[in-house]
Amino acid sequence: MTRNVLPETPLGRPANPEARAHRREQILAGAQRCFVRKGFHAATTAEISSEAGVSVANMYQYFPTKDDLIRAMIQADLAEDLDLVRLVNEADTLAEGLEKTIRLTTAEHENLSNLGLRLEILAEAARNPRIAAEVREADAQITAAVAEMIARRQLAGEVSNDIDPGPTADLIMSLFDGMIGRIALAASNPEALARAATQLILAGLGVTPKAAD
Amino acid sequence: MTRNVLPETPLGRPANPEARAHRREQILAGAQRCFVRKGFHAATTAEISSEAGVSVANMYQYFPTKDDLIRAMIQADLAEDLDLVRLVNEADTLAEGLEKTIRLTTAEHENLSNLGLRLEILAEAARNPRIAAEVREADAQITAAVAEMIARRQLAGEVSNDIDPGPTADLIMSLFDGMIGRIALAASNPEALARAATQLILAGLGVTPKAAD
Amino acid sequence: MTRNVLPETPLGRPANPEARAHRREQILAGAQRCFVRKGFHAATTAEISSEAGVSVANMYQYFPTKDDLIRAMIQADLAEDLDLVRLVNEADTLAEGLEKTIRLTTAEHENLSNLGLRLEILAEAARNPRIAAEVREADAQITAAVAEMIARRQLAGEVSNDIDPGPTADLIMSLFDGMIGRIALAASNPEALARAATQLILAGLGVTPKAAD
Amino acid sequence: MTRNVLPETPLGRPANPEARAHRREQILAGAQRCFVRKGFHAATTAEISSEAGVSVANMYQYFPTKDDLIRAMIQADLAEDLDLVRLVNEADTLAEGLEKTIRLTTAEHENLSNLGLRLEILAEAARNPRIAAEVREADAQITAAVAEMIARRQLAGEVSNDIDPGPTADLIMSLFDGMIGRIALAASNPEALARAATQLILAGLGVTPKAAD
DNA sequence: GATGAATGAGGGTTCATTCAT
DNA sequence: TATGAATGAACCCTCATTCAT
Repeated sequence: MTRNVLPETPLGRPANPEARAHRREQILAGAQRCFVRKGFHAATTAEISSEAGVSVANMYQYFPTKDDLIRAMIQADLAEDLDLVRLVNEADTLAEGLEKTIRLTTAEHENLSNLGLRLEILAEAARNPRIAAEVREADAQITAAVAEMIARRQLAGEVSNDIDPGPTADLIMSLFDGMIGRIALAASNPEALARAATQLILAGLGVTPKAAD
Repeated sequence: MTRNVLPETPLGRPANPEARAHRREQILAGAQRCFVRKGFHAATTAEISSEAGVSVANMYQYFPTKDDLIRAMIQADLAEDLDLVRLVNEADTLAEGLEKTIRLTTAEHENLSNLGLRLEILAEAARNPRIAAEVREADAQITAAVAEMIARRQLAGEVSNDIDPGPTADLIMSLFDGMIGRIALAASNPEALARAATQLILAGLGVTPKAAD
Repeated sequence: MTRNVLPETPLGRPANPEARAHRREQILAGAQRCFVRKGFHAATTAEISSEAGVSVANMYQYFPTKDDLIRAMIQADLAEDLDLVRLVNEADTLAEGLEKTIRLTTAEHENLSNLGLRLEILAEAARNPRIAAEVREADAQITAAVAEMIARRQLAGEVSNDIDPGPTADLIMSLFDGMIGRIALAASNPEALARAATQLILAGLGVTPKAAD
Repeated sequence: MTRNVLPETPLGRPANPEARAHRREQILAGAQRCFVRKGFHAATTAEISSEAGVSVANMYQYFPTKDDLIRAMIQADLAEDLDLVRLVNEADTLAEGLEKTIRLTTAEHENLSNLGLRLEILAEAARNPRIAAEVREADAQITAAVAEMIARRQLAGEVSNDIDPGPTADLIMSLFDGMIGRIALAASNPEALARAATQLILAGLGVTPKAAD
């Protein structure tokens, strides 16, 4: 990757893209911790850079604005969610896939603390149209993946043909978002909620217990 | 304007309590508009008081701190939600009650703009324990009411006895919260989502279409 | 001035325009001292407000921007210059008027320190078009007054009819500006310079020593 | 690009002095453009180095401080002015010399933009004593040269013996500085001003039109 | 009670400058 | 030498809050 294709005299310190990328991640990680703890607006740049182990001025060479930092963070978070869907899509049966997703979402999402971030992102999107657009786009991808999964299960006879994959996927997304909120709030017991959710969705999809077995 | 309805209240109480209550509402209303628009932390006291048509200093005589204002606002919002549940509890059939709630939540909640506030509240609760406790308490009441409604429908033979009212109520609350988020984000079509939600919940509860009819 | 024309209930602390105007002047005075000492861009808002005996935040209630402060200061300075011209215009003979102006400009202009401000203003005008326009406008008024004065002296036979009042007034303004610069620099002796300037201008205008006497 | 013209200089001198001098000029040229555009204090080192096509760190190897850069720039500018005087001193008649100087100063000074720099320098000198001293020194040389020229013309009978060369030279310098300011401000027409200036000075010096011819 | 005026404590951002390669 | 990366110290401005009328 650092092959010298052109043997031109470098004349000065060569740029190191890998180090830059690494530091970028480092800053984003620190920012995430701060944002989870304080929210986007209450977290200060000084706090973030300190948490990331970087000087404030240096942080500004990677993210020219606090807003840029927020947006980059949101993008990274959405990308993570997309990864999650990909995992789920590879499950053998719907029940198995559902369970996996719900478990990953509600339980193992890095000690639950990140759940608050999803709320923060949604709240921010509710007033910042630019961010709303970005969140919508990522959500659309996830929802489409879920819808496609449902359709596939219909072809496999696993899911009732009566239901419409699109709105149902939308609904499942809603359920997940809502569960995240309640778990973050500590208003619900994650495991019980997860179990009930699996049952509700399977019933709603018209999945025969045998097929799910 | 400052009509003295009760020129002389006994007990040495300083001034007209009705006027005070009215002004309090006036400030809360202005604050709500600002919070919806900007969020709790980005909305400034100057902005809020201006929106409410009150001087900043005056506002501080009603809410000694911006935080107090936020908390009062949240309380008012939660109280509204509790009112909603009371309405629902009076419905005849489960299907009817559900439809009504969903409609009220997703469609008529004052031109949707207030939906963002619910997100803001949840996000704030995710980091402020004091607010989390308040939200949890209100949520507990609502969830209990929903659970009770389910139990009543089980007795009436309308709902399958296989399901557990508590977790299911929790789940329904999750679904509602999530729907609010997605509608606020404009990621979903409210009507389609509401229809799918009704169907999902009824199916999940084991309500036979005939009974719901 | 604070007559109560409308006996409406004031409802709150009444605004006091005189106090405001006074504080405005106070800030401008402090700003002037700082600008003279450091220049527009090197003077900080903290410095200025401290010099003016005002808090930074309070200063910002009078001048919403440092730029606004600079512009107001320039306007005040230009207004002072216009006052100067008015005085001169009332002199009996040209020689007397000239001497007076030169004296006022080079010697008594508040311990010379303000001279640097004129340079600062011109330098700023050289790059800020908005300020350039304001300075030009004030200069145009002054120059026109000088030209008019010359024309009057021509009619009185005091000044040769060979010269053109407009460009000559321009020239005299140039001379004054230049003298200010050199005196501020301490490159010239003010009195000697003033004497030579008077002589040069009178000679240049074709004023016969007898007439000037 | 970094051609080694002299691969081995004796005396252990580190590197090509010509290249250094050239780069120095390159930086000064970039700095001048920035200073003209923004002023000494508003121009940033990043801007300057970028305009000069050099990295910031590299610039610091030529000018260890922004202040050094400013001073070097001022020195270069003053040196240019001294060159100008030398040209003028070689003129045959006073009128011719004057005209030439005025023309060079007001018209051909590199598209007028540099005029602002003179103001910037004077303004800076008005507060920075070190720079004031440097400017004064250069001005003294120029003024002396002008005074000497006047004295020579007096011996030649071209100029009235009534005038005192020293203060008069000072005055002429003032006039020039002032004209520069007004032209930079676009408050005066350069040609008209130049013509009037020539006429005024000649008249002030008691030069008979015939003698000037 | 209600308003205008005032302020200390940051907040985001920039900048001259240095370090590392 | 020359460039990329990093940083401490401000700087302008704002905000929640208090004081004075």
